[in-house]
Amino acid sequence: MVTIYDIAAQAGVSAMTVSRVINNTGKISDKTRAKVKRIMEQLGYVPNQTARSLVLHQTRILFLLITDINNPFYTTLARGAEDAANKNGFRLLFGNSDENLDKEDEYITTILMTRADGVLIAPAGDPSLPHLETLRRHKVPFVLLDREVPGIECDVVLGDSKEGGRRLAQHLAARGHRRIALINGSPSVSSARLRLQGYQEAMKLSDLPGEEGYVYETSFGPQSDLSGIEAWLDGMSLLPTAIVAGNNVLAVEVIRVLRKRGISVPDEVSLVCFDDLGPYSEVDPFLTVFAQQAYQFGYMGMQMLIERIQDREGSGPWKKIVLPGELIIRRSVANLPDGNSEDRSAD
Amino acid sequence: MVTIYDIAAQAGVSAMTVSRVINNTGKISDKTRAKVKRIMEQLGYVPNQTARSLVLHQTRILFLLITDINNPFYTTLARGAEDAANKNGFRLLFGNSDENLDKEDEYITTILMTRADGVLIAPAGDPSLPHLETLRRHKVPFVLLDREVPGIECDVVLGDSKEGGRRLAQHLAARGHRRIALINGSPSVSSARLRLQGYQEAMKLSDLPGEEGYVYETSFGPQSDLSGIEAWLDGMSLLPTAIVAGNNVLAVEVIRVLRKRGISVPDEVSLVCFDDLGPYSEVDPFLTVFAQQAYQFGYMGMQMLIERIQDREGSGPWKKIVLPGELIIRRSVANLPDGNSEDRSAD
DNA sequence: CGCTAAAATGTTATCGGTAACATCAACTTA
DNA sequence: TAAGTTGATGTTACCGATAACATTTTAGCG
Repeated sequence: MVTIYDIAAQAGVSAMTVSRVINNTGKISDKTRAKVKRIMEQLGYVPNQTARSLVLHQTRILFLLITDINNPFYTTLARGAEDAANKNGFRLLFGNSDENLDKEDEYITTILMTRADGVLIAPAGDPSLPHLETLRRHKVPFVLLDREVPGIECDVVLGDSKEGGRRLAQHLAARGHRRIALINGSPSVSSARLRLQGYQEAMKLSDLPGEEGYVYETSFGPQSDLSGIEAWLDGMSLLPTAIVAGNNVLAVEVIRVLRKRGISVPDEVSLVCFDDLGPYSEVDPFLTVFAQQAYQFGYMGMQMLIERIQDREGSGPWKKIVLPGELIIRRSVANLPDGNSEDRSAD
Repeated sequence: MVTIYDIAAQAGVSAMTVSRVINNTGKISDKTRAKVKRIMEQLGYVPNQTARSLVLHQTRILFLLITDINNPFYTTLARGAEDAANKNGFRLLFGNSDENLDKEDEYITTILMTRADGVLIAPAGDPSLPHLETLRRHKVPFVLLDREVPGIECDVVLGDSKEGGRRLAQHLAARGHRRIALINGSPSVSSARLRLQGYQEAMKLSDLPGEEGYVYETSFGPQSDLSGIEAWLDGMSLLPTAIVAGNNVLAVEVIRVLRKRGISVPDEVSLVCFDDLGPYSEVDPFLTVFAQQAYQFGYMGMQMLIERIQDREGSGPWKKIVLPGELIIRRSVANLPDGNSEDRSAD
C-alpha cells in the first residue's frame, strides 16, 4: 500500500509536504507541488481515510439507515438523500434495518465505528430510542425521517400521516363504503399511530362505527408469511367492503391474500394505501394512494443534517418539517350504490 | 469520546489489558475481565474502528455497489447480499452508482478510503475497467454482478442474458408477432450485448428480418427524460406489434410513452422485458417477463466474495456462476391472428 | 522453601496521516 | 547591514487501537 512516506521519499521531501499538497494547505512552491503530484499519480496513491479520520475526527461520510430497501418509498427517499449529500461534497452510505431493532442496533454500531459525520435515520419505532440516545451521547448529529420517537428532541422530516389516514378513509366513505377496515404498521411506530388516528377520525366523522376486529396492527415491513393477514381476514364475521393499508407493502400483501381467496379488487373489496408504488404505478395505474413526497423526505432531511454538521455555533432550535401528501385516485375503489360518487375528500 | 485509555485508567489496568478483554485474546483473570467489562458498559465505550483498522488492515466491512437503487432487481439482490454478509459476521454498506461512471469512480475512492475488506459490484459497463483495475491494484477482492467486463479476470455472477433475449423474442414470434423491436441498455454493458444477441438469434430463427431502426440502444437506468424513447417510436415508419425491453425500467418507460400516445398494451403493442417488478407484479400480474433470481445474485455473489477474503492460500481459479432465469407469461402479449397461440418457447 | 512454568499484565513501537511548532533561506525595510 | 517578514519546508507528537516482546505474579512441585 502506497503511503505519503513513499511519496515523500520518492520526491525527496518530507511527509508533511506531501500532506500539504494533498490538502492544498500551507505554502508549497509550484515546482514541489508538481513533482509530488506527478509521483502520487505514478504510484496510484489513495489517501488512507482510516488514518486521516483518526486524527481529524471527521470522515465526510454520511449514513442513511432505512427500514426496507425493497420499498420504493425508501429507495426514492434514498435518491433524494444521495443527491443532497453529493451536492455538498459528502459521500453517502446506506444501510437497511428491515424494521428490525437488532439489525438497527448493528448498524448504529457500524456507524459509530466508521465514525460517520452524521446519520439520516428512519427509526424502526419507539424502541429505537436507546439507539438514538447512543448517537446523541456520541455526539453524532442525526435527523429522523418519516417517524418521530417520543423521548428525544431532534430534527425530523415527517409526512402528514394523520391527514393521510383521514383522507383515505374519507375517500372510501364518500364512495359509499361503510365497512372500512385498516391494516396498519406497529403501534410502536409514530406514523402508524397517526394513520390510525386519522382513520378513526374519518370514521367518526362519517358516523361509521368500525366493526370488531377491523383494525389489524402488524409490521410495515414485508411479512415473513401471509398467515397473519389471512387469519385477520378469515376471522371477520363480515368482510369489509374496503380496506385502508398503512403502507404500500401491506397493500400488496393484502392483494396477494385476496387474490388467493378469489376475492377481486375493487369489485368485491376496495383498497387504498399510503405511499405510491414508484414508477410501477405507471405500468398499471391501479391503486388509489395517499402519495408522499419520498424524494423530498431524503433531500430535505439531508440538507438539515448537513446544516447541523456545518453549524459551528452549536444548535439552533430543532426543526420539524411536515411534508404534505396527495391523494391520487385510481381504480382500486368501487362506488357502492348508496354512496355519493362525488368524492368530497378530493376537493 | 471514550477510549481504551479511559477504561484502563478507571479500571486501574493497562490499555492492553482492556484491548484483550475487548477482543477476547490472551489470558485475562475473570476478576479483571468483569471489572473492565463493567466499566466499558458504564462509560458506553464503542471501539474506534478507525484506529483499529489502521493497525489491523481490515474492517470486516463489505461494500455493495449497484447501478440503480430504485430498481427492484437490485434491491432484491441487495437483500440477498445483506443476508449472506450478516450470516458470516460482516457488515454491509451500499452505494448507488446510477449507471454513471463518475459516480462509480467516486464510490471506488470511498471504498478504498474506508478500506472495505471486499466489494460486490455491478459495474456501470465496460468502461468500468479502470475502476476494477484500481481495486485489483489495491488488492481489494471483488466479485462482479450481472455484468462482465472484458479485460479483467475475476469472480462473477451472471444471468443467462442471451437465453433470455432469445426466449422473450421467441415467445413473441410464437404468438404471431413479426415486427418485433428491441429497446436495450448500452452496448458497453455485457448483459445488454448478450440480450441483443439472443434477440437477433431468435429473429433469425423465426426468419424475421427486423426492420430498420427497430433496435434502440440507450441506458439501463431511468432516462432523464422520455424524449429519446419518444423519438425512437415516432421515427419508425411502421410501428412494431411487439417490443422487447432490455430490463424492467425500460419496459416501464416504454409503457409511459405508449400511454401518452394513446397506444394500448397489449391490444396495439405487446411488451415483454427482463427482470420482474418485485412484489408489484402481484398488484397486477401484467408484464410478461424473463425473471432472474435477483436474491441469488446477491447471496451467491456475497458468498464467493467472502470465500475469497477468507481464503488465506491465495486464489483458486476464478469462478463464474450463471443463474438461469424463467419466462413468466402474463397478459402483456397479444396473440396475433396468424400466430400459433401455443407458445413453443415455454416448453 | 526455592525454582520453574504458566498465567496475567505491562511497555514500546507502529499503523498513516495531520496540527503545532521549529527551522532556514530569501527578501524587505529602516 | 542588522532586524523583521514572508515563504517553503522539516520535526515531533499524537489520534486510538494492537502486535510483539518484556515483566511480574501466581501456581505447582520436588
